[in-house]
Amino acid sequence: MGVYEELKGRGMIAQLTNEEEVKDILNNRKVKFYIGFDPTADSLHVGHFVQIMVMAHMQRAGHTPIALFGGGTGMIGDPSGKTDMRKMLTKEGIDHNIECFKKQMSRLIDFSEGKAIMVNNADWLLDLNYINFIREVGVHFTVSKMLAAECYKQRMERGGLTFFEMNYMLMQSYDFYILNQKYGCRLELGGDDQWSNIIGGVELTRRIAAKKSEETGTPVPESAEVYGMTFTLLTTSEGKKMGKTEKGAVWLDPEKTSPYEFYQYWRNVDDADVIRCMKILTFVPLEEIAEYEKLEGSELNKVKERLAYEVTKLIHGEEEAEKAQQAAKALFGSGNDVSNMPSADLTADDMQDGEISVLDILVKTNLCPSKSEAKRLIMQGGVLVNNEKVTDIALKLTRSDFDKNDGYVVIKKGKKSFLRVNLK
RNA sequence: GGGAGAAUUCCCGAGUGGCCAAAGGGGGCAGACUGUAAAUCUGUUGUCAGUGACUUCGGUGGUUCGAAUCCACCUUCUCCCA
Repeated sequence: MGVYEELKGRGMIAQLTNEEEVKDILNNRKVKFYIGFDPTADSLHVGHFVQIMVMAHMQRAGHTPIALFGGGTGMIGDPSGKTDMRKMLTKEGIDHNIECFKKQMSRLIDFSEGKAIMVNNADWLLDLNYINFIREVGVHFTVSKMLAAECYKQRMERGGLTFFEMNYMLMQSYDFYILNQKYGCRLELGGDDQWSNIIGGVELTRRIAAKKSEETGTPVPESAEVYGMTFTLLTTSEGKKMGKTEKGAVWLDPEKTSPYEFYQYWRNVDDADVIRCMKILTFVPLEEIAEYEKLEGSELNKVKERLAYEVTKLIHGEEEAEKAQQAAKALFGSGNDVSNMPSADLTADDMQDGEISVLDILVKTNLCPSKSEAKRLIMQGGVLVNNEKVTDIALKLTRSDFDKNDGYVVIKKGKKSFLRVNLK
């Protein structure tokens, strides 16, 4: 089975510029392809995960990924899929973000010599000469055509599309052209929201090549035959973007989203979404997934467990995945192993007169943002200390409450948030 | 360049002098039910030393016993005309 079928089978492919041609080069040749990443934050999140998986699949199939960081385009902000204009970033911020991205990607992509390429489009965009750019690139774009693109249309209707943002498409298209020239890159990949930007790049590259061949009288080289492909966005069965929680995005950075939280996010996906996630976000072979697909009802919990484990393993490594799984089993199952449970430390300074109220613990450990909320929670019966429901909002714990239990208590908030609170 | 309007709590959105910590919806959180799912039902949703006090309706001043609400200036955004 070729990598094309693999991706297709996993339901990752959304649109293609030329299906037959792309299929051919994916399965029968080695190409360089590129995916762009906007360095808008200092960590990748689940939304990027799909792209990374595609890169990994492609790399395993022998193709060469070019990870393009939008150091230059990041200074504009892509209007695609956004209803408001993105805020602009400083150059330093962007550089820092790029460093973070690199680190995280290296886990799944082999960036050793010749295996993959990393580029920053700031290298060629920042020094562009406006007049030249308009003459070389601008002439190939029609405003009416651009406005027909859904992303611009929406912004138009809301009245906020600036000329500034419209340039985004030109710049991204130019990226592809440059990569084609410099590295012989022949395929641009991206999320489905990038479709219009991608065809922009494909058309630009083709047109410039056609113009050149016309001028010089030489045939269009094969290297200028370029294609685009998009992947399905990772959405829930209800069409919402996945990877967003109320606390914000689910990050790949363990500092921002702990491996345990990360694991739990996948453990808790909707029944309807498990199989799709499994296909897109893991390397579990399709035949195996086909078996899982037969399961129904509560049986799906097995699939969710596998999904959570596999995905956590990919991002945080086997050890962390194991720990997260153990912790989850201890909390939700019958196990008593508290060693891997998320924990927080309190010190004697947090105690007053040798005791501390449950309220204070909840706030200090960030289980609750405020005391009012902590009170509400207790009044509604949502707090358990060492598995006993707290009924008194003024309940205090003394040092001996910790000492008699090896120096910790387990605080449970609702059904899914647990914390082992250690007293130091 | 000229004119008109808008800014409210996590989001949308009501409120046009006291009854406003501010309707309603969404979202969130918790409880029940369950499978760590979904759906449904119930409660809750500014903060704190909680029969009360304090902070919040774009910003700064002002009028008033009293301002989200009235006035002035400023900021930002939108719409219409060029």
